Amino acid sequence: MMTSLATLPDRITAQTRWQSPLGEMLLARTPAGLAGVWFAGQKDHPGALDAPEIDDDALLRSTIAELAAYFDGAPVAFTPHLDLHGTPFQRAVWEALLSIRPGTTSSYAAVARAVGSPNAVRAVGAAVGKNPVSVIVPCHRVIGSGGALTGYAGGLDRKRTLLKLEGFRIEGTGPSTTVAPNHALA
Amino acid sequence: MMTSLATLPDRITAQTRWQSPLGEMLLARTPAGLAGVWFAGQKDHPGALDAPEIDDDALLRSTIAELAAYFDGAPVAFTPHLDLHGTPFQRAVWEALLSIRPGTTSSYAAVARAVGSPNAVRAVGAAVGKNPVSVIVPCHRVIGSGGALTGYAGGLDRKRTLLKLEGFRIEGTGPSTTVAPNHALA
DNA sequence: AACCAGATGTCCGAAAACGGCGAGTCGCAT
DNA sequence: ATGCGACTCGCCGTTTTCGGACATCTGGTT
Repeated sequence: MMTSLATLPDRITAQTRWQSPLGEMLLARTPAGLAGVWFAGQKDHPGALDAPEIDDDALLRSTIAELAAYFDGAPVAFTPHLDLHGTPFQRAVWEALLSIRPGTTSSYAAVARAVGSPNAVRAVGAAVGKNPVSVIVPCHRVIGSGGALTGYAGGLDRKRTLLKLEGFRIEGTGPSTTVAPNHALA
Repeated sequence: MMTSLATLPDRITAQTRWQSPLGEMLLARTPAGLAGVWFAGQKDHPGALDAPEIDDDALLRSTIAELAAYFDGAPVAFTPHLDLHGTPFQRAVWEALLSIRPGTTSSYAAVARAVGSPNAVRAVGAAVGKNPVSVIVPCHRVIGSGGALTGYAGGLDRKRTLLKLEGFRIEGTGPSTTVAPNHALA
């Protein structure tokens, strides 16, 4: 039996770990660019990656630097080139996510409209859930149309924290409600 | 017209019957060694054997003793010398079966590889099905690659029972699935 | 010499199950 | 009347499962 991680490219050339304020993160790259960023224990975490652990890779180090600044609350625009592997639909969704600016949120329905499949709402949910590059591809900025958090591969707690970090005020503790400044992606 | 049972040697010198927990068994020998062990009513059962019924043959008696111990759940290594008659291919298959240890299973594909004909999967199935020495040549330890029981000359029920006896837990009732500890014959 | 059957295994396509949703309905409490 | 909440059902890409069609090899039969 094979569980195929389609969101993983064939050849990872370097990986490294970094202790973020939200727990250990694993970063991986290919020759083409940044391919993965995962929180420890998150859903679809690749686990033991068959690749050398390299701590001085330029791309990975700059990524970590930017992540560190982001977690410090600085207004960061992530610069690493991304190498995203997935189905055409997934890639379309992930690229749509990239246009949700910090401090704003979007909804699964809005993303669905953005990728040209207004009714593929749940499919968008599934695709968002398989985002291989946490934080940088801001899947945490997608919330339910009603304002509910609704889910996060790394756990709702982390999603809440990330959104707070971007200036949102969260109310409630479960899949609760967020008071958003403005919703991007009309 | 004669149907020749190639798996039977020309001269049986002694035969005897024994009541096993799984029904009556027929044992037969030649001057060279143990030549046949069949369950009552199994496929290819020789029926009325043209040989004297001898109840005090040393080889047959020791075989029965070992069988009895085996059915009692004891860890038995069968000692009788075997006199197997068949085509070269069949003999190769039967000898391969002998290296499948109790408590383990193998697949038809694995046996095919073991005898050097990786693609002769169905041929192996046919050969296994003509094993003249039930239980001792452990043809019951060969199951489908997918874990299905797939067949037994003595009936699937007996195969299930034998495997349970060796510590397997069987699930389902038809050609069902067996949860194997470890698969021999990589 | 040709043919067929068999205690398989692999591949491919179809079908069904599964989600990080959303809109609409219906009941209930204000 | 209004409003919130629980519930149902449709939506759609992905994944998993299931079933049928072949490939493949030997032994027995014609």
